[in-house]
Amino acid sequence: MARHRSPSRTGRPREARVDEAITSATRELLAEAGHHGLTMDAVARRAGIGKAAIYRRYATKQEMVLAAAVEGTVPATPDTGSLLGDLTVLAETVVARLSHPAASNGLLGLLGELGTDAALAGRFAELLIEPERAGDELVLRRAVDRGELAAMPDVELFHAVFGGAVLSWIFVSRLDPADLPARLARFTCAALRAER
Amino acid sequence: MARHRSPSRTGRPREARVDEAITSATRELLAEAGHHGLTMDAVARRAGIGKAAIYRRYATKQEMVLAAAVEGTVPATPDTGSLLGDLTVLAETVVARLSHPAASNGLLGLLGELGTDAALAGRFAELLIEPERAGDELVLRRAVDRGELAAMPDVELFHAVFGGAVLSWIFVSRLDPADLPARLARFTCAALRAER
Amino acid sequence: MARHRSPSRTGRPREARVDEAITSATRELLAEAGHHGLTMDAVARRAGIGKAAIYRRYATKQEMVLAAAVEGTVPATPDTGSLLGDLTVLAETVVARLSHPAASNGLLGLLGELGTDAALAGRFAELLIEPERAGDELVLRRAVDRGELAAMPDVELFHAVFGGAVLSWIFVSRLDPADLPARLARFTCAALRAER
Amino acid sequence: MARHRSPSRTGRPREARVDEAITSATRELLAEAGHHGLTMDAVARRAGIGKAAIYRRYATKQEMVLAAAVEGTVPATPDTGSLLGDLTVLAETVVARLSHPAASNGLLGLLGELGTDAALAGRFAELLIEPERAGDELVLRRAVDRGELAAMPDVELFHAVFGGAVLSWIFVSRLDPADLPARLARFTCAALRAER
DNA sequence: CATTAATCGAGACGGTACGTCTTGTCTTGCA
DNA sequence: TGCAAGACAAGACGTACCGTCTCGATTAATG
Repeated sequence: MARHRSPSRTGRPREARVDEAITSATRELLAEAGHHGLTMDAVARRAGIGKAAIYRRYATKQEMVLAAAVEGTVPATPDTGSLLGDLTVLAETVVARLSHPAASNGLLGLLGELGTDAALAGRFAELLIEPERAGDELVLRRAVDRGELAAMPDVELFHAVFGGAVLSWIFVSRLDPADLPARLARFTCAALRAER
Repeated sequence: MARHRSPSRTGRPREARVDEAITSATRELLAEAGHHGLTMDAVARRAGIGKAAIYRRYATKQEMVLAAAVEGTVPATPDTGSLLGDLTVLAETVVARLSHPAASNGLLGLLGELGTDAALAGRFAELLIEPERAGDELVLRRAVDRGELAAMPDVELFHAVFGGAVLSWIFVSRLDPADLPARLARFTCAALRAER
Repeated sequence: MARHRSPSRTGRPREARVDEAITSATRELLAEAGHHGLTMDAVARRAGIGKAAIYRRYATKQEMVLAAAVEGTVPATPDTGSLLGDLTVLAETVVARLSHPAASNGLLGLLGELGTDAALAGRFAELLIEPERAGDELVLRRAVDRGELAAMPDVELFHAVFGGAVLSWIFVSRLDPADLPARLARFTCAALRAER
Repeated sequence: MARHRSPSRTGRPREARVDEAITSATRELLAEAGHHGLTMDAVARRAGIGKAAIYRRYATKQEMVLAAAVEGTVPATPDTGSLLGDLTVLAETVVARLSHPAASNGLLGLLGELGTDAALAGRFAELLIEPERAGDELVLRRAVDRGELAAMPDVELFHAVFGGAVLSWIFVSRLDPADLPARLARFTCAALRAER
């Protein structure tokens, strides 16, 4: 994560303990009290640090949330041997990620700011969208290589459909995501195969 | 829209002019300055009313945004004669709706609060999700009746995929939605037809 | 009391019940909650009337308080046969008046506004100061006629000393006024007699 | 002046500049616009500070006014060599103090709240009444020592008479205080001498 | 070892939004 | 017209939050 100001070489070095405390406190507060309960003072108090220590690392609250709730949350999807299997695992991963209160509250809180903060939107794309898209591409490329798909599908559309469906299911419709992965994987798999 | 306190029968009746002014000012400010620039004082000033007139109608800022940016924005989808046609029109409608700055800024701002405000989530479902789902069901029912689909598909999943894809495309990936309706309609249509 | 707008001759006549209810409610609220708890809405609610009925009678809150807490509270001082006796009775009267919570809270609340509201100051003088001064003059004149005083003293100074002492004793120093009348009467009587 | 929350030992210390700015702005606004024009926002704006800086120091608006308009306004009375001289100077001092618009508007505004706010009344007594009473006692003691008075008079009554007379003259009767000091000193001196 | 420079916790700072309250006016329907 | 009820515009109240700054005390690396 790009820092507000990168640490200088001279003087007292930054304490890793503080980095960790900020991230933990942010996650805890997001999980407990949501976007509304996440104040910089509360983070500092919970982390047992001063506010300056936060702003030395992150220029804004959004950057801090980004680092705590979004950064590094996209794992690689393992090769299960079939497209349907891969998609099921992928869906399970996305569901698991968005089901965690800290991640979801952080993510949704950020979404509302993206529209009026281009810099934030860029960082957001870099940390979340790009890794996700790359993972999706890998999964689809494997299916093509296996011969399950005739041609490389529209990755961007696939990403929007797949991620968007989970987002909508959990946050907009607020339904139980228990059997969503299986259903979504089957639905999407059918669409991909049908594309000539 | 359910009010903060429902107007009593006696005394001076509420002025429709004020309702209208609040809604207009909210939409304008959302469009111009986004979620961040939408302050209650600004709404009151722009609407030429007092803040009490707002709080007499809406218990919270979120309720006000809900009424101004979400309520009554879901139109019926006309029958184009084919599933693909219907889905294209439906996608165009959703895209048009989410492309309007007032609606999108309002909607995204609300999304972040839904996780920790059950009452708001209920109102949100009632005003947005339910009408959308009902419209989706109608479109799919027509396709079944036409014989385009063998059985009634999973409406909930369809709604999540369709709406979620647009949401993700526009707000998460932040891509140009120009040719999204056609691509999304074709993709979804294929999946629905493939379902046994 | 001069009204905000004098009642017109035509139409429905004003109800005396309403006048009485306003005055009573004002006095009760002043006594119970002081100047701070006296709001126009509270008076209207307690009196079981509409706010318009109050503003039809009094142009401002201050006028209402003036009418309820100040007007007509200055009784004549009976002739006890001696200056000391008269002064004692006069002091007892003033103490009694200022000891009533409604009157005192009303009076003190008004005092704070007099400095920046000339119209109110005029009404205040007319309703309270003038009657008091006239009463004082009568008492002193009687003492001159009796031969207790050689010449007519400075009535204005006497009024300020006498009323001000009680005011200061009760509200500024916040002492028990039980034996104030006797002490004040003796002190003032001595001063008046000593004046050559 | 006892603060809302006393400053802690750690952290950034409070700035004296801010204390001074609050007091000055309060005095200026009281003088210019009276009790009614003294709003917390106006004080903050005029002082060039945030409202939080005020509430960090004073729990309520009244406390702030107390500190700005009352605290430390009671000077010692110099020894003129005679009781009449001392009393004249004392009266002049009181008149001068109450003639200043900031002090008078602040003081009168507070008087109205004393009846229903015991804590405020206590602070008021501590900051204004006690110093005044102590000053009065000194003046009277000097007169006894000089032999002008046979015995120590009733200080409490004297204080009520002397201060109350000025209060009543200026604020209740609203008369010109130009020759009040001389008249009041002569009147009170006579009474004190006459006491056996 | 002594100096230097950035770190740390704590909390004050200016600015600003929040949701509530109050004042004096206005607008209903009923009497 | 008067009346009870209550909506209206304006704006102050006291609280909370953000991002910056200032204090005294630490803590490495450098001279």
